[in-house]
Amino acid sequence: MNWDHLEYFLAVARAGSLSGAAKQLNVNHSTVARRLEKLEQQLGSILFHRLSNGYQLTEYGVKLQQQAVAVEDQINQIQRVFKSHDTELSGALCVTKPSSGALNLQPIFADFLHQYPEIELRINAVSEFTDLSRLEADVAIRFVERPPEDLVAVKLGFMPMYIYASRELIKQVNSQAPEDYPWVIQSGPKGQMDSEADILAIHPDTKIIMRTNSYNEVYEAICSGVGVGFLSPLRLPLAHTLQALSPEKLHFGSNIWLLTHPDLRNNARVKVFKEFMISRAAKLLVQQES
Amino acid sequence: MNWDHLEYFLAVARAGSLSGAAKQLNVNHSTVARRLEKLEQQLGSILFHRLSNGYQLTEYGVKLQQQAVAVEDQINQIQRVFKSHDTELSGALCVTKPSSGALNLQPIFADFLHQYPEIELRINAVSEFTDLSRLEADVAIRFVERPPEDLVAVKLGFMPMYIYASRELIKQVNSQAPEDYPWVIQSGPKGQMDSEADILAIHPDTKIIMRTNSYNEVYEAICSGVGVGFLSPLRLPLAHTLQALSPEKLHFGSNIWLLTHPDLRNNARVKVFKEFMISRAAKLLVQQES
DNA sequence: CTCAAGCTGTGCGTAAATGCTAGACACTTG
DNA sequence: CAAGTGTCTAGCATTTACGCACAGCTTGAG
Repeated sequence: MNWDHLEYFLAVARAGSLSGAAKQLNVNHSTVARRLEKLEQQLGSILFHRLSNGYQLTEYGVKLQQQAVAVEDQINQIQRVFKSHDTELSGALCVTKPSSGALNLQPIFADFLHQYPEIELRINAVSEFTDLSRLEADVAIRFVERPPEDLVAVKLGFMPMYIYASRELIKQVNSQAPEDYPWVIQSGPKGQMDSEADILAIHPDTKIIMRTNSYNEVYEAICSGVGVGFLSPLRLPLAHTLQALSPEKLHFGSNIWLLTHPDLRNNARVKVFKEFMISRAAKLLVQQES
Repeated sequence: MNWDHLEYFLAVARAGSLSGAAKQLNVNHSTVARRLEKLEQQLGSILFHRLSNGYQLTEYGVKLQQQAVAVEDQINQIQRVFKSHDTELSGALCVTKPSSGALNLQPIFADFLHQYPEIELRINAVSEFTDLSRLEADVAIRFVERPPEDLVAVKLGFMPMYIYASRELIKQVNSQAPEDYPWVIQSGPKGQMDSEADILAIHPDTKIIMRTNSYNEVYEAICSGVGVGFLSPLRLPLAHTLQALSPEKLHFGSNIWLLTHPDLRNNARVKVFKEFMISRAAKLLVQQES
């Protein structure tokens, strides 16, 4: 039995299709099909129903998935353990951060790269939370209230979100009360950065006229006078045509956490990156309890 | 990271050499060397010291072995689980039994094959205990006092061992007392079937003039008048030139156990083989408490 | 209904992994 | 000291697996 086949099986089980799995594995879909065929032959069981809308796990497939996940966990652990022994201050360092443009960390990254010229940063800006235990990233920067307990967490700071509107819109509406304006909201897939609930809790009859997954869209919409919405002054510079409403209301915003997997604590690149971020975050970010 | 590489790594760690591992894996030793190289490269650590007398685990190698064994256990479990779903009464069934020829099961095997003509028996007669959890065999028949607790055990019977000598030798020595004779002993590698301690406990000054790993050698030595030794009447027929001494002393001998892994309990071939062996053992073997 | 997009299955040329053989080296044995 | 055994390394032939391109099929939008 080929141990690799389990990895391919898991990818198909998760993706629900051959081509989806192939994309994840960076191979051709025909390779996935061939390996899956062999695995079924070796185990003597059909693992997937070949439906018109994709591959669906059979009864046996579900059983195998449970066990294959256990194997995968073990292998991920192996990789983490060996990665933690890595003392090289050169090579790749994978960082994941929210795709929301509310926080601009590039100035810090630039200085970091200057100080460690042999390290190659790979910034993965995604809206989903990447799985650190699966080594999808070495370091994660996330906007959450409380960090998950199984990860090593350092609070970099607090990202305040102010309510902005264009000066032109303010003149037009002639009010400083946010509830008098139409809203532009960034709503993430997992409720991440989802300020909608917060807003409605305070002003139940707030009129939300636009939802988007992109911070940039929010920014541009507000600049264009579509409505009001949350923007972060940490993403400099904000256009001068914008003006903040009720800037004293700082209970909107997120803690900024830097997360690493415990097993990677001793990895040299992770270590220096973490220390660098902490030292620089103190200067750049507003330190404030949420 | 290639999951297969772990299997190769484990084989080298266990065998202590490339060629030994290659033999276990049924591949060329150069393949093992190449895959090991890649694994070390991927993990960024040297896993073995290349010594003149073979491959020895480094500090990192030891760590990896512990984790790789966990992976292997998981994969073995997967294979067992799927094998247990096998309802086919055709194909291979691997049975391991002691290489000692003291117990002749071929008559039972012959009838079994006659009743299930589609099943192909693979009899592995070895002196070592094969590992059922690693699927080295589906069924094991062993001579032990008590079966291991993690396996499903059925006692097939008791194999009595009598002390025999050639009639010629008895005439020559002119005694019915075994301690008056030189002894021929079968001594296994793990103390298995090792009657030496038993004999010396009763007659400390017993003169052992020959040790051999093979029951056949014992048999032939006794036939040739070399000395006395234990023979089993279950291995028919014994030559007429032999005669038993003190046949009443039945405290020598072993229980005969049929062992299967719990996960394979539902495998159809294992099931019918087990039932067949139980029914036939009752007729063939002497049922007696040890 | 038509068309486009996406997914799966298949055949073929290429690339990678494997097996084989020979040679170098260390250690054991006579 | 020489012969013998077992081991690893290197180069080459072969087999195997892979990626690619195309065709058939389904789904969903216009």
